[in-house]
Amino acid sequence: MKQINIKALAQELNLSVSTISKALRDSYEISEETKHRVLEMAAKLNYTPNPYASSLRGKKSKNIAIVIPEVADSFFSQAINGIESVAKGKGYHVLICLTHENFENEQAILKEFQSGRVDGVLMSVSSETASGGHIQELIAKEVPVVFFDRALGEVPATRIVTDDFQSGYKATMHLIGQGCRNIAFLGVSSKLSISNDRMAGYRKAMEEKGLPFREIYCSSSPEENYTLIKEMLQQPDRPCGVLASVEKLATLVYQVCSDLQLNMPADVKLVCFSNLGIAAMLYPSLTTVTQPAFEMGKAAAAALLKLLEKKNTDPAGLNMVIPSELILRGSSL
Amino acid sequence: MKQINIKALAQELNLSVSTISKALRDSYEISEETKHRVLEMAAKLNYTPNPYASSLRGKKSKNIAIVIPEVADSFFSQAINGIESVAKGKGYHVLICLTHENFENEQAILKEFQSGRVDGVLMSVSSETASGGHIQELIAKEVPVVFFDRALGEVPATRIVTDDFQSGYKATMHLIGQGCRNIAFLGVSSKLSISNDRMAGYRKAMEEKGLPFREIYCSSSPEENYTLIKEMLQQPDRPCGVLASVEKLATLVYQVCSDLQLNMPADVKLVCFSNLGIAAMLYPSLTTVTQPAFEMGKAAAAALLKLLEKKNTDPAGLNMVIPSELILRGSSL
DNA sequence: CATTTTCACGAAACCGTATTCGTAAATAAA
DNA sequence: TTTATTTACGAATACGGTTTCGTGAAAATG
Repeated sequence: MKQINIKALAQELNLSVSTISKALRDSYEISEETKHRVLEMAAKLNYTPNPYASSLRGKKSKNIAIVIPEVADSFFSQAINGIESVAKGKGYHVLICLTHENFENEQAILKEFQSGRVDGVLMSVSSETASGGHIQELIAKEVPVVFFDRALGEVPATRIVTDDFQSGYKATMHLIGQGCRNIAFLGVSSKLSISNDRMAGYRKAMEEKGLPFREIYCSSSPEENYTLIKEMLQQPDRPCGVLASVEKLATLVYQVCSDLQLNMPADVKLVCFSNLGIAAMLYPSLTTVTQPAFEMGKAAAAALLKLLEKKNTDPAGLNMVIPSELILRGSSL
Repeated sequence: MKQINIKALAQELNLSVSTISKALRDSYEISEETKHRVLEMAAKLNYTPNPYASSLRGKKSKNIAIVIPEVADSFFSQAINGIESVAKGKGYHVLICLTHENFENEQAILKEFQSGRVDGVLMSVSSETASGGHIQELIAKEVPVVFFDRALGEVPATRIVTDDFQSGYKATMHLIGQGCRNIAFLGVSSKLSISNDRMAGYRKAMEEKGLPFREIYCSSSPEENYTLIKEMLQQPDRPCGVLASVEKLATLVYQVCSDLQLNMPADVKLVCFSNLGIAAMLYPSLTTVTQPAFEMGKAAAAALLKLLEKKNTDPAGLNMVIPSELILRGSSL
């Protein structure tokens, strides 16, 4: 890289390096005229400041990280857009880091962040994440963390979530209202907040109606999950209603039903937590609990930036619960 | 951040800063015993090197960027995974930057990269991108660029693409074979390589059969596109076959057909370039030209890393065309 | 007119790491 | 034993900005 730097600008203008730096940062110490000359020359020479130099000196990187399990999920891809929209407005760059639902990956990523690579972190924990030591360590190094969607109970950080419990309850009640008595809940992991909260809502509804629980934990392997769901739907007392806690599992239910020649919604009714835009075009169209993904992303980013601006803010004070919406479609009617 | 740095390690071990640095980088100048002691102490004190200092000094950031229009697209989200899998293996970090199909955004992002923030760039140009000055400028600063999927003809950079022309031809031939004579092509932009190549394939097929072209350029606004498609399908001579060049447009066709009470595939047959995992579960299931997204990502990343390792490689020599697959499903049968 | 204040700028230190160069001690070669 | 070489390390400088501190000149104040 043939990089134009401040020194080059200084020479060109017969000014000192410090004057250039101050002019570029709009310091009051520099006259308007000089500032103007500097800006003009910078534009002319196509000067771009070296972010590493300034981060090194300034101890601020103007980078924030999004740590999520994957991007191939409608919730996350929408949330990313929300986050980006506010980060960009405040001059922050966004790093997207993928854990692939793997705890070791998540640990390694956060460990890296201890170096000061990012000023703050937005995260949705992996389904394998059971303890928060790695997160606590990061917070101890004064890198603020904000959870969105998937939070970890033990860690005292800001959390922007949706009303998982109520949504789980409402969705289950809907299935019961449709005549289902045997309803299965497909969870992701016994460690995962969203899975547990949604399941708690499911349980409450089932309890109120005196119906038995039927809970299945899926893994992060689609093949295993396919088998799991297939076995479930092959049993003589197969459930007539299924509440899937994440998008990927719903897709598998469609597949299994097709392979087993089961009819949705006649044989099996399905409701899923999902933000799929094409839910309405599936066959049958998919009843979803649709989360405010974009808004949650915006809120999470806004909270993080607030923490970055004023150190002494109470993280819990920024907590937020944004409600989801149950959208009835063919798969459960 | 209370950061442990090399100086702290040096003090702790009664060694000089330079010795520590060399030991950490496994220099031949340092004895095995000392290296061992240093590594041990580094682990004990939880040392994480400051990436900014190292990038500033070393002129290498170990970062590569992915510049794409959006993440909420199955092709891109899969390609990201492919890229990440090879980058991670070589110790590179991945920055994902979104243009939202906007040329100004793309320009601003690349301009930023002139500062040395990343060592190289993988990109799929926005649909608005008509000229490549901003890309050329970056390459002139010795930041290698590799196109994947959407390339810009005028820029002499490595390109990893799929066989858009043949795929367009095959897809069109399939529709013709199904009895369609009035077939519309839904393009994205007259500037976009993939759109044009796919259209060229369409044209060749139509020409061969003596059928008239019918080409519609969509914008990046879903609302506008909805109207455009609706108008097309409301006309008395509405097409009985549609070839959509990107995923988003196919979704709209489903919507319009539903709103106009048109039956797929009886009234309208649809083929789309898409990597949607749930294409098979749509109603009707969607015939797709499925691209090797993951492989293209891997190939693109591998090419970029090769360019980063040996400066004197000929970019064009790394070009690659990976074929797509036409998967027949209900929407066109 | 003398003194204080403001203005506009420059010199130099600093951020944490990498690398070049120099060197004392240990070892090998003559 | 003398000289040449290797080994293992430290001092110093550089990377490109930012910031603190100092200062001469101009402007304001008394």
